Amino acid sequence: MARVLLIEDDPAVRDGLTLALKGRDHEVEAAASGEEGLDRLAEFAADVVVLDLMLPGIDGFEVCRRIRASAATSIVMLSARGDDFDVVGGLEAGADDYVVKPVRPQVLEARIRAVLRRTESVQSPVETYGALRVDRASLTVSRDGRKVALPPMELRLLLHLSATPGRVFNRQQLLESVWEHDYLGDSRLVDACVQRLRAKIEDVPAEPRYVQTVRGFGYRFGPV
Amino acid sequence: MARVLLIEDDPAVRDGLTLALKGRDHEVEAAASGEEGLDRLAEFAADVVVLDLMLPGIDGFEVCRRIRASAATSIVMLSARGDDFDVVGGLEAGADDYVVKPVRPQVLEARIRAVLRRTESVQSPVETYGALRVDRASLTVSRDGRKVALPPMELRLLLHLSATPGRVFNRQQLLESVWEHDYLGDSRLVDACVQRLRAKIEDVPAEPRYVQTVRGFGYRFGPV
DNA sequence: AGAGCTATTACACGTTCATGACATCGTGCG
DNA sequence: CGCACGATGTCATGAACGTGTAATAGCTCT
Repeated sequence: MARVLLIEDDPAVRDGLTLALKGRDHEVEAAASGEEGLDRLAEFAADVVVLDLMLPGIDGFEVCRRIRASAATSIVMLSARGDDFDVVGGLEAGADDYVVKPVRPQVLEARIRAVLRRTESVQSPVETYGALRVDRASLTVSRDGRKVALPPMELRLLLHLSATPGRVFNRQQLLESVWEHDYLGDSRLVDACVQRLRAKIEDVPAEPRYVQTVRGFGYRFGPV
Repeated sequence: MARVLLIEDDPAVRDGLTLALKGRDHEVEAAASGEEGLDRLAEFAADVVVLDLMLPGIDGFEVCRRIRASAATSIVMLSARGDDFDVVGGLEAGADDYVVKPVRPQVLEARIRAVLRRTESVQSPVETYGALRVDRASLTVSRDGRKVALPPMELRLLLHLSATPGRVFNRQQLLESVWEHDYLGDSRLVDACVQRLRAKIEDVPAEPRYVQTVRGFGYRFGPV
């Protein structure tokens, strides 16, 4: 259902929630500290971060601020303390919701869903094509939840093709709109870029699912 | 009336709806799982997908997303659950309508018609000639709802002829505009290409319905 | 029946694309 | 400043596929 990054230092709570969330069909990654959590986030395209406040090293508020600074990921805070000060502080640091421990997994999951429901309707420029996700705001691409680093040209090519799935572009059109080349002339440049892109986003580059060849015409994103 | 792909794992519901829709003059294909549905869609050019949410394997939401990623096909979701979350989630996943089970076939059909009516006005450069459908954006051709793979020259020929149905082109004109040959000279090249094209798109190639011979002049697409 | 067209099929050549190696360019870092 | 690295463009190779040609059969109209 959703990709959850759980940052929690207490192994018992961490493992318990991980299991419970996985049991409800979420994809879960766990981290034991703020540093580790931020590292994970660099390659795990989480939909939501569940963030304990009491952490060794940099604390939850700081982690929250750093995530907010760099990503649009939703954040659900988790804390043993439920007084107003913490709640307000947490929400002001940029959290989307605040849950007081101990928490029943069902409740946490409902909160996660609610948060996602709320944010999904707002932040739109994220397109999901099967296992491939293209975020046009942060310019990140992930495949099966793993962020894929794409060099500039490959990214531009993907953005351009995926903007109108199904439509076929010939090499000339791509050279003009993606490369902004104006010279006409035969070039295998587009081919090479397509190959490199496929190597990164396709499961079986020889049988591409996303970037398909239309022999004699060009390339197309999407349908068979 | 319309081509419907029904993805539903419950055999009773599946067969019931299939029969009912066929009885109302729709062409129906049924699939018992999300995977099967997506497979079918690769070769069955459905106008609308009726999609159960509770499926074995990949669930309805995911199927919906994948279809949306690759095709412009309309989607009507079908679910036993009608709470807000499901409805909102379904519509956000890209469904065009959401129907709660149990549903009377008449109602489902009315929904299908409404969805098609809505999307038909939007949809793009897709031309339908009888059982033949030509999509000029994705460069795909389907016949009786089956996608037909056409080699470049045959596709170009078909695109050119079908662009102005009824108009007769002689071989010289076709050589120039489709083949971009500038040399004049007698050639049976066009004939050969026409034959190959007919073999793929005509029901009875000997009595062509789409690509017609005009003896002494050339060829013409479509009606007499 | 015969001339003039068109259909049909087979095959070899040519084109197109995938793939990987290589050259070049630019950038950041020591 | 020079080095290292990643990104980008170019090229050579090989395989797959499509296409043009030609030869033959079939049809249609006079």
